Amino acid sequence: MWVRRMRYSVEEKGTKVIVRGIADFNLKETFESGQCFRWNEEDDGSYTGVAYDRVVNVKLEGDTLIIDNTNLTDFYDIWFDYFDLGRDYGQIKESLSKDPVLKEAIKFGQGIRILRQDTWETLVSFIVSQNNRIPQIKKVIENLATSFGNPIEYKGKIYYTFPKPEELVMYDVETIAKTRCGFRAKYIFDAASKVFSGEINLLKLHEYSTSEIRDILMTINGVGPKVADCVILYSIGRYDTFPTDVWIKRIVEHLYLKREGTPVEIQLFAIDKFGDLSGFAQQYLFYYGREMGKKIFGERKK
DNA sequence: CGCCAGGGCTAGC
DNA sequence: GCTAGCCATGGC
Repeated sequence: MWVRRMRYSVEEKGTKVIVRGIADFNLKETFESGQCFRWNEEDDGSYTGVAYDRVVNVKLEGDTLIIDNTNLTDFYDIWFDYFDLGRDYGQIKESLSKDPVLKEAIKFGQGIRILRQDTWETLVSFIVSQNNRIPQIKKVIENLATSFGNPIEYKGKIYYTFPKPEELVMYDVETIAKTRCGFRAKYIFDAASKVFSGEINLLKLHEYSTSEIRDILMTINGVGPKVADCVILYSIGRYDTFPTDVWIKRIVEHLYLKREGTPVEIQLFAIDKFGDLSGFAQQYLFYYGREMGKKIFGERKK
Protein backbone atom coordinates (compact mmCIF):
# COMPACT_ATOMS: atom_id res chain seq x y z
CA MET A 1 0.00 0.00 0.00
CA TRP A 2 3.03 2.24 0.38
CA VAL A 3 4.08 1.67 -3.20
CA ARG A 4 2.33 4.10 -5.46
CA ARG A 5 3.07 4.70 -9.10
CA MET A 6 5.49 7.60 -9.05
CA ARG A 7 5.51 10.02 -11.95
CA TYR A 8 8.97 10.34 -13.35
CA SER A 9 10.32 11.29 -16.72
CA VAL A 10 13.29 9.13 -17.58
CA GLU A 11 15.77 9.95 -20.30
CA GLU A 12 19.02 8.37 -21.46
CA LYS A 13 21.65 10.87 -22.54
CA GLY A 14 25.13 9.62 -23.41
CA THR A 15 26.44 7.71 -20.40
CA LYS A 16 23.78 9.19 -18.13
CA VAL A 17 20.22 8.41 -17.18
CA ILE A 18 18.31 11.50 -16.10
CA VAL A 19 15.23 11.12 -13.91
CA ARG A 20 12.96 14.09 -13.30
CA GLY A 21 10.22 14.29 -10.69
CA ILE A 22 12.25 12.96 -7.75
CA ALA A 23 10.97 13.82 -4.27
CA ASP A 24 11.98 12.93 -0.73
CA PHE A 25 15.54 12.05 -1.66
CA ASN A 26 18.76 13.41 -0.20
CA LEU A 27 21.99 11.67 -1.13
CA LYS A 28 23.96 12.57 1.97
CA GLU A 29 21.18 11.54 4.34
CA THR A 30 20.62 8.30 2.50
CA PHE A 31 24.24 7.28 2.03
CA GLU A 32 25.37 8.40 5.48
CA SER A 33 22.58 6.89 7.53
CA GLY A 34 24.64 3.79 8.24
CA GLN A 35 22.94 1.39 5.85
CA CYS A 36 25.64 1.28 3.14
CA PHE A 37 29.40 1.63 3.07
CA ARG A 38 30.59 2.02 -0.51
CA TRP A 39 29.36 5.50 -1.50
CA ASN A 40 31.75 8.43 -1.31
CA GLU A 41 31.08 12.11 -1.83
CA GLU A 42 32.84 13.98 -4.64
CA ASP A 43 33.88 17.61 -4.60
CA ASP A 44 30.73 18.65 -6.47
CA GLY A 45 28.39 17.03 -3.94
CA SER A 46 27.67 14.02 -6.11
CA TYR A 47 28.37 10.50 -4.88
CA THR A 48 30.29 7.71 -6.55
CA GLY A 49 29.72 4.13 -5.49
CA VAL A 50 30.00 0.50 -6.44
CA ALA A 51 26.99 -1.79 -6.28
CA TYR A 52 25.82 -4.86 -8.21
CA ASP A 53 29.19 -5.07 -10.02
CA ARG A 54 28.82 -1.56 -11.39
CA VAL A 55 30.31 1.80 -10.57
CA VAL A 56 28.09 4.85 -10.99
CA ASN A 57 28.06 8.49 -10.04
CA VAL A 58 24.80 10.00 -8.84
CA LYS A 59 23.89 13.64 -8.50
CA LEU A 60 20.72 15.37 -7.38
CA GLU A 61 19.84 18.77 -8.81
CA GLY A 62 16.50 19.84 -7.40
CA ASP A 63 14.03 17.19 -8.46
CA THR A 64 16.39 15.72 -11.02
CA LEU A 65 18.48 12.62 -10.38
CA ILE A 66 21.41 12.12 -12.73
CA ILE A 67 23.02 8.69 -12.79
CA ASP A 68 26.27 8.58 -14.76
CA ASN A 69 27.98 5.50 -16.26
CA THR A 70 24.76 3.59 -16.80
CA ASN A 71 21.94 3.06 -19.30
CA LEU A 72 18.18 2.61 -19.38
CA THR A 73 18.35 -1.16 -19.05
CA ASP A 74 20.41 -0.99 -15.87
CA PHE A 75 18.27 1.83 -14.58
CA TYR A 76 15.11 -0.27 -14.71
CA ASP A 77 16.85 -3.55 -13.79
CA ILE A 78 18.92 -2.24 -10.90
CA TRP A 79 18.88 1.41 -9.90
CA PHE A 80 15.13 1.97 -9.80
CA ASP A 81 14.82 -0.63 -7.04
CA TYR A 82 18.19 0.15 -5.48
CA PHE A 83 17.09 3.72 -4.77
CA ASP A 84 13.56 2.53 -3.97
CA LEU A 85 12.13 4.94 -6.51
CA GLY A 86 8.77 3.16 -6.64
CA ARG A 87 7.95 4.10 -3.08
CA ASP A 88 6.17 7.23 -1.88
CA TYR A 89 8.23 8.39 1.06
CA GLY A 90 5.94 11.40 1.46
CA GLN A 91 3.17 9.05 2.56
CA ILE A 92 5.47 7.15 4.88
CA LYS A 93 6.66 10.34 6.56
CA GLU A 94 3.12 11.63 6.85
CA SER A 95 2.00 8.46 8.57
CA LEU A 96 5.00 8.26 10.90
CA SER A 97 4.64 11.96 11.75
CA LYS A 98 1.51 11.17 13.72
CA ASP A 99 4.04 10.22 16.37
CA PRO A 100 5.50 13.47 17.77
CA VAL A 101 8.97 12.02 18.32
CA LEU A 102 9.15 10.71 14.76
CA LYS A 103 7.83 14.00 13.45
CA GLU A 104 10.85 15.70 15.01
CA ALA A 105 13.28 12.98 13.88
CA ILE A 106 12.08 13.15 10.28
CA LYS A 107 12.97 16.85 10.15
CA PHE A 108 16.62 15.84 10.42
CA GLY A 109 16.50 13.32 7.59
CA GLN A 110 13.72 14.30 5.22
CA GLY A 111 15.49 12.69 2.30
CA ILE A 112 16.41 9.32 3.79
CA ARG A 113 15.59 6.30 1.66
CA ILE A 114 16.17 2.66 2.42
CA LEU A 115 18.32 1.22 -0.33
CA ARG A 116 17.66 -2.23 -1.77
CA GLN A 117 21.14 -3.68 -1.59
CA ASP A 118 22.66 -6.95 -2.70
CA THR A 119 22.04 -9.61 -0.06
CA TRP A 120 25.52 -11.10 -0.04
CA GLU A 121 27.26 -7.74 0.22
CA THR A 122 24.86 -6.62 2.95
CA LEU A 123 25.47 -9.82 4.89
CA VAL A 124 29.25 -9.45 4.84
CA SER A 125 29.09 -5.71 5.46
CA PHE A 126 27.11 -6.11 8.65
CA ILE A 127 29.24 -9.02 9.82
CA VAL A 128 32.12 -6.56 9.51
CA SER A 129 30.09 -3.91 11.34
CA GLN A 130 29.94 -5.79 14.62
CA ASN A 131 31.85 -4.09 17.42
CA ASN A 132 33.32 -1.72 14.85
CA ARG A 133 33.11 1.90 13.72
CA ILE A 134 31.75 3.11 10.41
CA PRO A 135 35.07 4.47 9.00
CA GLN A 136 36.79 1.18 9.83
CA ILE A 137 33.90 -0.82 8.36
CA LYS A 138 34.31 1.12 5.13
CA LYS A 139 38.04 0.48 5.06
CA VAL A 140 37.67 -3.26 5.58
CA ILE A 141 35.02 -3.49 2.85
CA GLU A 142 37.27 -1.61 0.43
CA ASN A 143 40.13 -3.93 1.37
CA LEU A 144 37.93 -6.94 0.66
CA ALA A 145 36.99 -5.49 -2.73
CA THR A 146 40.52 -4.55 -3.81
CA SER A 147 41.91 -7.87 -2.57
CA PHE A 148 39.29 -10.28 -3.86
CA GLY A 149 36.94 -8.37 -6.20
CA ASN A 150 37.28 -7.50 -9.88
CA PRO A 151 38.55 -4.18 -11.21
CA ILE A 152 36.24 -1.86 -13.12
CA GLU A 153 37.32 1.48 -14.55
CA TYR A 154 35.42 4.74 -14.38
CA LYS A 155 36.81 8.12 -15.38
CA GLY A 156 40.38 6.87 -15.30
CA LYS A 157 40.07 5.38 -11.82
CA ILE A 158 39.96 1.73 -10.88
CA TYR A 159 37.16 0.54 -8.66
CA TYR A 160 36.55 -3.01 -7.45
CA THR A 161 33.42 -5.13 -7.33
CA PHE A 162 32.43 -6.68 -4.04
CA PRO A 163 33.85 -10.23 -4.00
CA LYS A 164 31.37 -13.07 -4.41
CA PRO A 165 31.33 -16.16 -2.16
CA GLU A 166 33.17 -18.18 -4.80
CA GLU A 167 35.86 -15.52 -4.90
CA LEU A 168 36.37 -15.77 -1.13
CA VAL A 169 36.18 -19.51 -0.40
CA MET A 170 39.34 -20.15 -2.42
CA TYR A 171 41.29 -18.28 0.26
CA ASP A 172 41.77 -19.21 3.90
CA VAL A 173 40.83 -17.31 7.03
CA GLU A 174 44.34 -15.93 7.49
CA THR A 175 44.30 -14.40 4.00
CA ILE A 176 40.89 -12.84 4.56
CA ALA A 177 42.19 -11.44 7.85
CA LYS A 178 44.77 -9.39 5.95
CA THR A 179 41.92 -6.98 5.16
CA ARG A 180 42.18 -5.90 8.83
CA CYS A 181 38.79 -7.37 9.62
CA GLY A 182 40.23 -8.99 12.73
CA PHE A 183 38.28 -11.73 14.47
CA ARG A 184 35.51 -11.39 11.88
CA ALA A 185 37.58 -13.17 9.22
CA LYS A 186 36.33 -16.58 10.35
CA TYR A 187 32.76 -15.25 10.23
CA ILE A 188 33.18 -13.98 6.68
CA PHE A 189 34.67 -17.31 5.68
CA ASP A 190 31.80 -19.25 7.25
CA ALA A 191 29.26 -17.07 5.45
CA ALA A 192 31.06 -17.57 2.14
CA SER A 193 31.26 -21.32 2.71
CA LYS A 194 27.59 -21.74 3.54
CA VAL A 195 26.47 -19.66 0.56
CA PHE A 196 28.96 -21.20 -1.86
CA SER A 197 27.99 -24.75 -0.86
CA GLY A 198 24.32 -23.98 -1.36
CA GLU A 199 23.53 -24.67 2.30
CA ILE A 200 22.11 -21.14 2.26
CA ASN A 201 20.50 -19.82 -0.91
CA LEU A 202 20.37 -16.04 -0.62
CA LEU A 203 18.25 -15.74 -3.76
CA LYS A 204 15.45 -17.77 -2.17
CA LEU A 205 15.36 -16.01 1.19
CA HIS A 206 12.46 -13.84 0.09
CA GLU A 207 10.29 -16.96 -0.15
CA TYR A 208 10.43 -17.39 3.62
CA SER A 209 8.81 -15.53 6.50
CA THR A 210 10.86 -12.89 8.25
CA SER A 211 11.47 -15.08 11.30
CA GLU A 212 12.47 -18.01 9.09
CA ILE A 213 14.98 -15.82 7.23
CA ARG A 214 16.33 -14.73 10.59
CA ASP A 215 16.82 -18.32 11.68
CA ILE A 216 18.50 -19.25 8.40
CA LEU A 217 20.94 -16.33 8.52
CA MET A 218 21.74 -16.97 12.18
CA THR A 219 23.05 -20.43 11.35
CA ILE A 220 26.10 -18.56 10.07
CA ASN A 221 28.80 -18.23 12.69
CA GLY A 222 29.05 -14.54 13.51
CA VAL A 223 25.51 -13.64 12.48
CA GLY A 224 23.21 -12.74 15.37
CA PRO A 225 19.90 -10.90 15.56
CA LYS A 226 21.27 -7.47 14.66
CA VAL A 227 23.21 -8.55 11.58
CA ALA A 228 20.32 -10.72 10.41
CA ASP A 229 17.84 -7.87 10.81
CA CYS A 230 20.05 -5.52 8.81
CA VAL A 231 20.15 -8.02 5.95
CA ILE A 232 16.40 -8.51 6.18
CA LEU A 233 15.71 -4.76 6.10
CA TYR A 234 18.38 -3.46 3.73
CA SER A 235 18.38 -6.24 1.16
CA ILE A 236 15.18 -8.27 1.48
CA GLY A 237 13.05 -5.20 2.11
CA ARG A 238 10.97 -6.43 5.04
CA TYR A 239 10.03 -3.13 6.59
CA ASP A 240 8.41 -4.60 9.69
CA THR A 241 11.96 -5.04 10.96
CA PHE A 242 13.69 -2.87 13.55
CA PRO A 243 17.44 -3.60 13.76
CA THR A 244 18.32 -2.86 17.36
CA ASP A 245 21.90 -1.84 18.05
CA VAL A 246 23.39 0.12 20.93
CA TRP A 247 22.57 3.44 19.27
CA ILE A 248 18.93 2.78 18.48
CA LYS A 249 18.59 1.23 21.92
CA ARG A 250 19.83 4.41 23.59
CA ILE A 251 17.64 6.54 21.36
CA VAL A 252 14.45 4.59 22.08
CA GLU A 253 15.26 4.44 25.78
CA HIS A 254 15.79 8.18 25.88
CA LEU A 255 12.95 9.33 23.67
CA TYR A 256 10.24 6.78 24.45
CA LEU A 257 10.78 4.41 27.36
CA LYS A 258 12.38 6.95 29.71
CA ARG A 259 14.23 4.00 31.23
CA GLU A 260 16.59 1.23 30.23
CA GLY A 261 15.45 -1.90 28.47
CA THR A 262 16.81 -5.04 26.86
CA PRO A 263 17.38 -5.11 23.09
CA VAL A 264 14.51 -7.56 22.63
CA GLU A 265 12.22 -5.32 24.65
CA ILE A 266 13.22 -2.27 22.59
CA GLN A 267 12.63 -4.12 19.37
CA LEU A 268 9.20 -5.45 20.35
CA PHE A 269 8.18 -2.02 21.56
CA ALA A 270 9.18 -0.43 18.26
CA ILE A 271 7.60 -3.02 16.00
CA ASP A 272 4.39 -2.86 18.02
CA LYS A 273 4.43 0.92 17.66
CA PHE A 274 5.50 1.34 14.04
CA GLY A 275 4.28 -1.90 12.46
CA ASP A 276 4.98 -2.18 8.74
CA LEU A 277 6.89 1.10 8.88
CA SER A 278 9.33 0.00 11.60
CA GLY A 279 12.31 -0.12 9.27
CA PHE A 280 11.73 3.42 8.08
CA ALA A 281 11.19 4.62 11.64
CA GLN A 282 14.46 2.99 12.65
CA GLN A 283 16.32 4.78 9.88
CA TYR A 284 14.91 8.20 10.76
CA LEU A 285 15.56 7.67 14.47
CA PHE A 286 19.08 6.40 13.89
CA TYR A 287 20.03 9.37 11.74
CA TYR A 288 18.39 11.72 14.20
CA GLY A 289 20.22 10.18 17.13
CA ARG A 290 23.55 10.38 15.37
CA GLU A 291 22.91 13.96 14.33
CA MET A 292 21.98 14.91 17.88
CA GLY A 293 25.32 13.42 18.75
CA LYS A 294 27.02 12.06 21.74
CA LYS A 295 26.13 15.15 23.74
CA ILE A 296 22.90 13.50 24.70
CA PHE A 297 23.59 9.79 24.50
CA GLY A 298 27.36 9.51 24.69
CA GLU A 299 27.72 9.28 28.43
CA ARG A 300 25.18 6.51 28.84
CA LYS A 301 26.19 2.90 29.28
CA LYS A 302 25.22 0.17 26.85
C1' DC B 1 47.99 4.02 28.75
C1' DG B 2 42.80 2.70 28.85
C1' DC B 3 38.43 2.86 26.66
C1' DC B 4 35.23 1.80 23.16
C1' DA B 5 33.20 0.75 18.52
C1' DG B 6 25.71 -0.06 14.38
C1' DG B 7 27.66 -7.65 18.17
C1' DG B 8 28.18 -12.32 18.78
C1' DC B 9 30.37 -16.43 20.84
C1' DT B 10 31.46 -19.02 24.78
C1' DA B 11 31.58 -20.48 29.37
C1' DG B 12 29.54 -20.61 33.64
C1' DC B 13 25.42 -20.25 36.27
C1' DG C 1 17.46 -18.68 29.55
C1' DC C 2 20.75 -15.26 31.20
C1' DT C 3 25.08 -12.62 31.32
C1' DA C 4 30.29 -11.35 31.87
C1' DG C 5 34.37 -11.63 29.49
C1' DC C 6 36.44 -11.94 25.39
C1' DC C 7 37.50 -10.90 20.61
C1' DA C 8 41.26 -7.82 16.37
C1' DT C 9 41.96 -3.47 15.13
C1' DG C 10 42.27 1.43 15.33
C1' DG C 11 41.15 6.15 16.96
C1' DC C 12 40.98 9.15 20.77
